[in-house]
Amino acid sequence: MTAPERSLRADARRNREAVLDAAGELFAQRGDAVQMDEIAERAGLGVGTLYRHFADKQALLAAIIGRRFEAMTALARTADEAEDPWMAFETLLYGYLESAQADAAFRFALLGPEEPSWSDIAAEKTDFAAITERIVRRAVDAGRLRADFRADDFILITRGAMANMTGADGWRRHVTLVLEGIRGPGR
Amino acid sequence: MTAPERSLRADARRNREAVLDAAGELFAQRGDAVQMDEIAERAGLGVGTLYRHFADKQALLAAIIGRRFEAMTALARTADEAEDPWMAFETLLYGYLESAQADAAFRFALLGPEEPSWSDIAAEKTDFAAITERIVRRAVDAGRLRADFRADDFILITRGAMANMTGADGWRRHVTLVLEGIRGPGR
DNA sequence: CTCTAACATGAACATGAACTCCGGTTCCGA
DNA sequence: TCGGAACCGGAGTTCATGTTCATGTTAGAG
Repeated sequence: MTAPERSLRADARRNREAVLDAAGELFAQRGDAVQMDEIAERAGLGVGTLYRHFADKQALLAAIIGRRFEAMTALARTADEAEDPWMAFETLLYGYLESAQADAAFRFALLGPEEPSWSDIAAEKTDFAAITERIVRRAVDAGRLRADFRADDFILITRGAMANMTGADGWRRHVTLVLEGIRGPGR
Repeated sequence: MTAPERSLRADARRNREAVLDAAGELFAQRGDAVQMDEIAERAGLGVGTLYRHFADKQALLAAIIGRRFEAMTALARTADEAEDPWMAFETLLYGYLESAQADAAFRFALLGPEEPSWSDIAAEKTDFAAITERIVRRAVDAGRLRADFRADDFILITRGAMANMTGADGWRRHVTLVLEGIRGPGR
């Protein structure tokens, strides 16, 4: 996220917003496969203007992803307000995954092997990791999650579900299997 | 896989093999991020030679992936020979995933949203899908897998595990969670 | 209203990677 | 041994996409 310096000229601020909106929609649809020219056109601006506001494509992407992480933090906070620990966990899990489904850029950011990983950055700039940890702990303490379940496992199952987000909603089935386990009653 | 026409000149056959070996190793390490020039150098050949044997990068990749799918089919066949249905299932599952771990190109091919998907192609050209289906059915019939478990679910959990193959072996933990379920004993 | 610093524009440029092309080389049947 | 068809090499072409910059435009303070 590039610094939101104070006192931007009115038209500049308006354009910055337009870039963010256009990039947000396009990145959400097609991940970072979108081209800068496309974003500029969608925003009704020239490419040069994108570069006035963001150093490069990566910086623009970072701004978008950062936004999503803030929304995720808000979601986690809301989920944590539920009295029932399991309800809190489920709200977080499905809310997180539905956001990922709606935003390809967010999904790729989380699935990719970048270094350092986006989730690390998120941990530093937001409270997402901390809140998730609390929600997990609550569910474990209530006996609703296996005793050795950790916040890292949340990342694991979450990545697993996101990997099944091509077409349809196979990811819901995946989550079901993970929640209930795939074993049968056999001896 | 480009046709393995009969009676290739001796040097041509040798070079074709060298290309396949070099590409196999490099693709396995870094997925399709490797460049044609790199493969050529590793094989000790000029790029032109790669293009004599394979129409384009995609075709070369396809040849490599095809090889892996044949190996997977052999693995499935072996697994299916186990008398114990659960043993057969586990052998297939872990064998498949360990191969995926060792080969980035294979992994990306399976995780990517290509159209048609590689698994569809595999189903047409090999017996992998059919054998997997039989193994799954055996485990279900024996009550070792939940009654509604389908071959599609194998793909699901398999993709989920592969998404956790960046660094370390988080994927093993993921598989453990899926096999055992993440729920606790709480009411 | 005026003036200028801030801003916008988009054609031109830089980069990188897939792929082509043809002069030179090698295999192999006769 | 020899002819020529098959094959090889790798510099150069092409194409796609991110990024720059010289020129023109405007907001907004004075």
